Amino acid sequence: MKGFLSFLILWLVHKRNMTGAEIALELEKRKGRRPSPGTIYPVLKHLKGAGLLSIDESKCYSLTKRGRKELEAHLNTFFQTFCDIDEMRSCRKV
Amino acid sequence: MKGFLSFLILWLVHKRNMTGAEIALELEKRKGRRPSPGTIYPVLKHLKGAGLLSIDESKCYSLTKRGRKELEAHLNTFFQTFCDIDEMRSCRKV
DNA sequence: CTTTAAATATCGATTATCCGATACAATTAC
DNA sequence: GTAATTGTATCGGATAATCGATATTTAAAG
Repeated sequence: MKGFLSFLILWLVHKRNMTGAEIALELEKRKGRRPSPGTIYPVLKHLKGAGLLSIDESKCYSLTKRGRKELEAHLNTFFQTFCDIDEMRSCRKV
Repeated sequence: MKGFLSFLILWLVHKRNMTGAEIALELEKRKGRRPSPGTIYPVLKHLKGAGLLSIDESKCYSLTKRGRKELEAHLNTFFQTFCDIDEMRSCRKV
């Protein structure tokens, strides 16, 4: 299950181009806790280094073409891994 | 995103009591690759040590009461983290 | 302009996830 | 009942995810 943080970050940036701080805020909204700078910036650096994210002058990240491809692949494995996600959801609703 | 493998294993065992080998097979079905023994058994040991799983004479794992509580908590954070899962799904269907 | 505050970045340490190799145990096949 | 296979387990090493501390850069306030 390694690579899930990267996957989620790709997804967030896909929805809207964001700065590191905005990504951290969004992760806080979702996970209940703001990731520390030591979590977020190294991942962003790695993703940029891997050619999946690009960054503009105002430090705003966006997906590259490779990033979009990678996100697509991650989405496929995600839904295959959690193939019974509806069952998981209804289980929770009890 | 640490703890996702444990979460998935709790979910699988919740659906059906299983041995380590069965869990490995199910993970292969979902993720496309069978986890190596060096992945699966340490996690199982940890989960057992944390009182989330119990194991019977025939090495079949089942959830403890604490394991069920833990699974429930994980389910909640999972669906909060992936709150836009339907959007993710439809994005993939293009 | 300087001070303050916020965002970006790096560092060292810890835990989770992962592999392949090896070892040991239990089951199945002859 | 031994031999081969399968399942269980541990080990060492790698990478990802995480923190908190610190440092640096950038932006805002005064």
